Amino acid sequence: MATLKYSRQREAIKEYLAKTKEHPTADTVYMHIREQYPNISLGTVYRNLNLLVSQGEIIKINCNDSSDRFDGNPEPHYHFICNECNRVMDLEMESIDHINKIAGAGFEGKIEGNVTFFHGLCPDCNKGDH
Amino acid sequence: MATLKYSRQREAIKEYLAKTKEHPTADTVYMHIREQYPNISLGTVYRNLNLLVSQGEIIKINCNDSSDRFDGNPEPHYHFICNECNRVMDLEMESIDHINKIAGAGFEGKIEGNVTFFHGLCPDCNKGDH
DNA sequence: TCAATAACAGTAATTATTATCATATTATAC
DNA sequence: GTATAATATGATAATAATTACTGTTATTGA
Repeated sequence: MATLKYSRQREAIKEYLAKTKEHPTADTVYMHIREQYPNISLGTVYRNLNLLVSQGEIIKINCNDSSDRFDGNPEPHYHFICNECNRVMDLEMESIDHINKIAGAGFEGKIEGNVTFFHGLCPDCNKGDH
Repeated sequence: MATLKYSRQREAIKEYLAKTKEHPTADTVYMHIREQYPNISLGTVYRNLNLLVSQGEIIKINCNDSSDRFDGNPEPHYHFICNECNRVMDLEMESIDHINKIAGAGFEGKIEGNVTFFHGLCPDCNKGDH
């Protein structure tokens, strides 16, 4: 497979994702990187995001939202999405991988994993702050 | 709010979803209903699917697939998607709602629910049948 | 039977994402 | 350092899923 060549744009995207806790969409990434590289194209952002996902350096999250979001932390962890403000947050919680065993009981196929996210009210919306 | 009026098309969609175990996409529903109503429009299918979802008569499932799928069974239950053939199946398993409590421990907001689906190899693909 | 209104079919518009392509950058060999 | 080859880029076009619009048709309740 073709060797990966360095690019400032890809580096900037990776750095931005490493810093933020926002779980931004491709479009949000685009708007931020444009501050540093005003000519960057949205296609370049998409291409690099997908590249980084396939390299395992970042992850793509799909919370039934209209567009995919990206997370610079590739370590397995869980996400929460606020029903009110739609913010996506990381959850610090113990693993729930035991649910794979529950799902596998009585299933003829093979359970290899699960995709789970939680929803409700984020700390701010729960307090009534918006 | 406007009163709902009967429509044969909506009824046909509901019946089709009640019968099938396929978890079809809007387009698949469209193709099936066209056998009975050749002039039905895709927009009508989408409008009615969303209507039925908002009435709680069917549910919409999003498995990170390119398009949403629909399930005629609105009772809460879990889904499995095959990594190989992409088929979506119902899982008969006990509730895993206790994971909400696990997620809520140490979280300042309020967990109201979770969206979970499992993936792996379906019974057929697991056996090597394709 | 008729008037009011929701639903329809057909089509255009929108949104997110991917593909194309000529040019610019990066890596490598001399 | 310069030439060569290959990947990455920016600009734009294309695609795919879904939603919005509009004039016509079907359903409802009087």
